[in-house]
Amino acid sequence: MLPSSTVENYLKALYQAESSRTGKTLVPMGQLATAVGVAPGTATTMVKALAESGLVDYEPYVGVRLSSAGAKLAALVLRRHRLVEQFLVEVMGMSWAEVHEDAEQLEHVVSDRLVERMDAMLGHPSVDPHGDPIPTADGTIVAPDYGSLLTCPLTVTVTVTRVTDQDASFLRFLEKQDLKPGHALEVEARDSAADSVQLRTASGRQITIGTQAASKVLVQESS
Amino acid sequence: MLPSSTVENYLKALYQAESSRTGKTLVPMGQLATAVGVAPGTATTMVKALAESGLVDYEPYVGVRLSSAGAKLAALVLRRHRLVEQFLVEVMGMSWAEVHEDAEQLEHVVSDRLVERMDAMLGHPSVDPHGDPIPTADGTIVAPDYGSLLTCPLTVTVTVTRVTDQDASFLRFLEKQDLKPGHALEVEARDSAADSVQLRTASGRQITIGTQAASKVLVQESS
DNA sequence: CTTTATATTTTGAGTTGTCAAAACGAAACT
DNA sequence: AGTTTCGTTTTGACAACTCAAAATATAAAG
Ligand SMILES: [Mn+2]
Ligand SMILES: [Mn+2]
Ligand SMILES: [Mn+2]
Ligand SMILES: [Mn+2]
Repeated sequence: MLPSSTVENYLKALYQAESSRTGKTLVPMGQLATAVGVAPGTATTMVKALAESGLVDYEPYVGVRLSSAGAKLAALVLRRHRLVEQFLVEVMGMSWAEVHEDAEQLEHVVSDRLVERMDAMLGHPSVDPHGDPIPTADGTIVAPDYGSLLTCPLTVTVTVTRVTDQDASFLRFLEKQDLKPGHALEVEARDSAADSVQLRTASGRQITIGTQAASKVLVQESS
Repeated sequence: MLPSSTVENYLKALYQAESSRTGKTLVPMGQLATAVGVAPGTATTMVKALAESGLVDYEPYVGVRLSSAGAKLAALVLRRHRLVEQFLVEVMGMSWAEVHEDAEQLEHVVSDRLVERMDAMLGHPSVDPHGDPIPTADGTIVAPDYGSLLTCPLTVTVTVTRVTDQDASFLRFLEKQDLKPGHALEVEARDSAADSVQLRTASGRQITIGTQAASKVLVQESS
């Protein structure tokens, strides 16, 4: 039985929750419920069904984790989502700020045929417009472990590699400030009292953003 | 409330059932149920709900017909379906024989934004790869009323304009025989005893097909 | 005008996914 | 330990969609 859109959404949310988590701790129910956008009790019910199908491991009152079968399925959903986003930007000329919602629906219906065609047309990209890594067709994912504007070294040129937030207005803001993946900049200073980070772009412009925002912009030291 | 995929499928099936029907007779339940692929009782239940929502007019034991609101919605589903098919063929390079299944899913999730972008990218096509007319964004549809290989004049050059069957193997057959929309040919003879129609393509090749098949190939006299 | 055949509707039940609110377990405070 | 707090699970209910099979209406045939 092929997974429903609902099941795919739970697995994908779980995959992403596990990724943004230190160690191999289980994901607590509440977090999963929030991520999926559902009441806590609903998540419990669903997770029990997923455990029954062997897609997750579930420990009552502790949390839940993807099984290897579940992880593979989740990676394939993520592959579809990200290839669709890359396609919508590169081929359809849509903005990186507005493709997420479309991909959120399309990820459940694009056929393997269509996905592989998009992949080929795009030249087998390794990342999507937000820098998120695109899993391969067999469910393998290579996710370099970048630092953020909060953790990278100061006064050193870095390149934006990934943005871990899909909020359209945030993405539009980054675009306007030349902070899309690929752009170079350096972190001039951090002020924990002011809760801010001061940046200077390649063009010399200076920008100050909050630490919450800074933590969502991942970078790599320019080589 | 936006219509579910299920509702969209019922409306679309009804629209198509009405089109292939002489006069403004109501569509009988059984036919709708078959078209949607559901048990008769299921169709009855659904149609009552649709009537409640004002999308159809329902006369028990007689049949059902789209209201103007229902017809408009159906036309928009058809627009999405057909634009997607055209897109998959023209942009993605897929075969006209295999796009229907993909479109059947995509028609329910492509956003207005995406649809209009595809439409623009395709140069606002008036028909899809099968010659089916593409409704405009306001739900208007212009469907010229073509004859078929069964009804067109004999020994006169005609051009294929439309194929009213989505079966992949039938479409592959037509393609191999140069009977895709746009190709010219003439009907040499019809043999009602043999239940067959004899054609000659522009390249001079002679083909004999059954009347069932012939009725599904619509043509226009070449001007 | 009856009887029979056919199409349609009703009924009863099941599946999937959801919520609100009550019950409960584990952990944190006093 | 006793108690409050917080997250989690259970319970009861509901919405959307579906089927099989019984009941019924309509149409056709005798
Ligand atoms: Mn996304
Ligand atoms: Mn992305
Ligand atoms: Mn089609
Ligand atoms: Mn078509």
